[in-house]
Amino acid sequence: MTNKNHPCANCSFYEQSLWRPVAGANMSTLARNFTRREMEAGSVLYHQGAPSDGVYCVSRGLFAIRSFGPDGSSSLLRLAYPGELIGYRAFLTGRDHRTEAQALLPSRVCVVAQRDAKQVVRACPEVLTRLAVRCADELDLCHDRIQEAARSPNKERLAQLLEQLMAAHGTKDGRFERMHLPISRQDLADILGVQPETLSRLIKRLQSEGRLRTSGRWIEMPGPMQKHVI
Amino acid sequence: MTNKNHPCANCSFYEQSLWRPVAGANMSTLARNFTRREMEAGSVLYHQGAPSDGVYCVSRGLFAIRSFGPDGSSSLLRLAYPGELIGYRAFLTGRDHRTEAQALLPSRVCVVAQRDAKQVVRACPEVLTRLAVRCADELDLCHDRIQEAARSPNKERLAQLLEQLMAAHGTKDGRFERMHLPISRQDLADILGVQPETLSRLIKRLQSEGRLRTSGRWIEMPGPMQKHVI
DNA sequence: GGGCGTCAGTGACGGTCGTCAAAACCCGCT
DNA sequence: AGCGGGTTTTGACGACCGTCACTGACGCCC
Repeated sequence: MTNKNHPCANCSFYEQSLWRPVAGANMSTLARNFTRREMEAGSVLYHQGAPSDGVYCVSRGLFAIRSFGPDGSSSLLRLAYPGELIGYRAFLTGRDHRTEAQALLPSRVCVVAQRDAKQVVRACPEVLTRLAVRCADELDLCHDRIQEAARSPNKERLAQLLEQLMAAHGTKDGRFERMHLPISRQDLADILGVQPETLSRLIKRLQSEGRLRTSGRWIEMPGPMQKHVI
Repeated sequence: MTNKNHPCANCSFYEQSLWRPVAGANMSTLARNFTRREMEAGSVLYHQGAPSDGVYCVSRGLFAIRSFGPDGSSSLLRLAYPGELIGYRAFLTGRDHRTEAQALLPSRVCVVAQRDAKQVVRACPEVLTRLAVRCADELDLCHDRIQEAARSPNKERLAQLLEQLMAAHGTKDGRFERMHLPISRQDLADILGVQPETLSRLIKRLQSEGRLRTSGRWIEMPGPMQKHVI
């Protein structure tokens, strides 16, 4: 039994959303008004240092979750695809955002929780459980990333990253267009933790091994697509 | 108003524990029996792959939270000091442990929640909030580590790591004995993500710069102590 | 004491990466 | 077409790190 009043009810990602198991809950206790929000590519949903303004569910598009160091350098911590939740860290802790969420494509988000976390937990503890589990999931991904960073060389990590990006945004023949998914060389380098010059050399090395082809804005890779993990 | 029946009630770390704000809760709904558990140095509280057996609060000693890759290589993900919670990830998600918790010193833990997470959230939602916040905190630390790994060179990270370890276990004059905090060279190298030989050279380089002295099993560092972050 | 295994340190070598600088490229504009 | 600003690529150099091999220190057992 789903709740037709919820903005996610018509999303194809509704099944993954926060709300499926709590369809009968009194929504008004969780957010003043459930709104969708359309975002242009490049616009920012919430900034680093801003106070929590709610939990969002990505229903269309793609978001980059970034963090900026005191010296202005940025790290791309993860990508948020449709069906994923963002903004829950600040919501759970009641502290300011430590990351910024920038739309990489024209995107749409649903506001799934807006009121104070303490009100939410009273009104619907199951929602808090879901948020906590999602937080634990992201922790797992971070642990994986820390481990992999110490082990596999950057060349392999680049190959995996490109496979993942193409699995999400490549066409059926395994071609991945950077301009349609506006990730710059700098962004790719950030993800891998290397400099853009090094990234250029990594790509070249993969090309020379026949594991990757580039033609203009396209990157082509052979092999099967994989599930996304950043 | 504190609950004198709780095993943490007599710990000096009680104030930091999960239980202070919910002292009036009906404890029996959260765990069958609140027990302390004494651990020898080197023994393992929970193994990777084991099902969740509860949430623990470290009340004495020190734990290493490790993860093992499929090839047997290990990463030291973090250290858990007295007052910190461990085991909550498996508890929150209901899935198996992805890490193992090994006592590095003779240690004592309090079992702070043992029943199914769904029962806990019904009995005392505030506890779930605390666990979720703690999970978000660890996520922050992981993000910091990912960012720092990409930025600062290993030499600086080693200097910071030694400062942190000495802040926790060094004597007042800034001497840090490895044998009293049984962290091998391999462990230190794991934390930094380098090989033991490289670690040896890093230490040597810090020595040559006058930023560190070693005499036998001791490592001595000048400068002020810092708060622990792994 | 002698042998043995484990761990820590040292040296040599090659590969990788960061940094700087310059060239090449892309794109919008006039 | 020509120009200017940004991004990407390439080259050269040095620093850093992983790997392998070897040595030395230490503890343990016979």
